Amino acid sequence: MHGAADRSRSAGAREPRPLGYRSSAGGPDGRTPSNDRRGPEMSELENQIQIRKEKRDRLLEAGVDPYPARFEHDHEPTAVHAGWGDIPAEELEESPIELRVPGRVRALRKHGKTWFLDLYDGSTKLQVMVRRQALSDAAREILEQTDLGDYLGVSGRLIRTRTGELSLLAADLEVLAKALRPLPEKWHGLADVEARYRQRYLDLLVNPESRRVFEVRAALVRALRSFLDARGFLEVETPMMQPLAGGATARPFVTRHNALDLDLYLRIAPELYLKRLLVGGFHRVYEINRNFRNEGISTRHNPEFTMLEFYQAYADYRSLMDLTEELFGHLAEEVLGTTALPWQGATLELSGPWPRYTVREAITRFGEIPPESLEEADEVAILCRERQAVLPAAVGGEHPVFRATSLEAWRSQGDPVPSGWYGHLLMALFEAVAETELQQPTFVHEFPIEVSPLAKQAEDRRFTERFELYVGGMELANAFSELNDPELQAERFRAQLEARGAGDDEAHRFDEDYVLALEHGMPPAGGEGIGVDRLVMLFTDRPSIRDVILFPLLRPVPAGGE
RNA sequence: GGGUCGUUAGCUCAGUUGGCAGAGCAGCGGACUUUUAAUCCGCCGGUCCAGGGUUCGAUCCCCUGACGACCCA
Repeated sequence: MHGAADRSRSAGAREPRPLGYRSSAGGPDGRTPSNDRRGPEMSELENQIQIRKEKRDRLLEAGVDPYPARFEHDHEPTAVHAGWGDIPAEELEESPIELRVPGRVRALRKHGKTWFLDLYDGSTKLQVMVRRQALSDAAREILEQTDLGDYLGVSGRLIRTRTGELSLLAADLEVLAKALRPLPEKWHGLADVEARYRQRYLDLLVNPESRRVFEVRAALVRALRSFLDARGFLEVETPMMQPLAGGATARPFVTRHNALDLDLYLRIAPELYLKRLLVGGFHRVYEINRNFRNEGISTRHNPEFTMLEFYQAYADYRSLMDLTEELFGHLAEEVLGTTALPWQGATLELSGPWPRYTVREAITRFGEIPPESLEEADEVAILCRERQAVLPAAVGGEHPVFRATSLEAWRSQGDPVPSGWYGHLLMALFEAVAETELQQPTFVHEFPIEVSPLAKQAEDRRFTERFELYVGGMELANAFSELNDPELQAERFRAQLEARGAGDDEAHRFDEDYVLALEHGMPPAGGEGIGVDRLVMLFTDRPSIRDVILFPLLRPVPAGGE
């Protein structure tokens, strides 16, 4: 941003730089920011930047390095409060405590000969009181050139002010970093949503709630790890660039390896690699990392997102439901200290056990559709049309069944709907009538085989031993008893290939190398994926995934902008 | 992909039935020796998102576009 081509990186803090070192007082000099539109008048922003550069130059002229490498310090503001927050004034008088404290100046109150600075370390402020007359000439010069946003190092002794606030009475000041641009106003914070995403550092600086989101995020990830580690799971890392993007229903991003002259895909899921590790004898493994899916962006979808996947040998999907209830209890306790979770004006109760409905039961219950209507593809197709379900890629939306006026009319004249559509239609109907109703934690299980090519079949062979967890109307977890019969797996892959040939470009690829691994024997196992971003949304009561991803994908600003 | 809304000073926001664009904070100058959204006095600051159209005149009305938010597909 600063484009400082002429910038020398010399100089210890002690040796004054030569005068004229990037003096900027003389008008256009090639170092002004790219949004400088030239012209004789400066914008307000340019004017403020200019003034700050002049202050920096005055520091340079006084032999002060505005960007020194080091500041020997004792504590940052948070630690100062932690250490001496309760100490009474008299004690500070009797046995003075001398400290050197660094921080960013966020407020400056000039009160005649006494100035007050608020020095921040990111979360906490330490007030600095400066009696200007008590400073050396050099320190006073630094004080004079200080702007909001600058980093300063202050040495002095702790006192309590008249109002009782623990403060550092400054004996000396050092510049640690000069800020050339003003920060957003502290009182209102940064409200512009776009600016908050594009310049997240400003959002974090001035909006404490935003900072908290990412602290909770870190705490959640930590709690996920501690839960799994305590149960003997091994954390691993598997490829994010894959020759074949498998393990999920999604379009991948393509990238290229030059030396190998090879197209690679950014992974859409780690699943098939983690299960190779089960074959390899790591019987409890997990990975927390990014997946990439080349699809639309919404309040619940970012093209790259973080997923936890874990696999446990000798477990099945039922044991994973129990484990998931335990996991959420652990998360709630570690991160929130309660299982009552505020979510968009309601309260979600995270303690289990949670209701367990089959997909068809959920449709029946929330869509008020009789169970006997969910047995055949034709009837489900008609219901999908009635309930305005979003049809997946696997289903041809042009099929005449979606123009039929009634089931009876359709049956009397129509060709049957392809039987392979049944599962896809059932899921579309589920999403239309049930998904948003599932606010309190709910397991939905028995997923159709057509949409579950990696899961073991259930007793009813049309379905699989698979569940998803819904909380707050969002799909949060997806798990199943892993299909470990290599020949059945090959069959399923072939069915996916057929679907792909029929136009479903999200269908799974045939992964021969994975089947090869299965042929060597994979233990029966349960596997589960948990969307970490959505988990964070839930735990921070944020309705948009962009609020819980530090740098969500946005269109680049057109040339010429900030 | 469609719809609705938004884009005005560094930040937060007003505003103009179409007639030279406003406030608070920030900035600059001044006063003030315990303030904390300090206060008080004065001052500077604008491509009103961009382009086109209508008009004597457009930040405002119309069209197109950019970016974003939300909803829907």
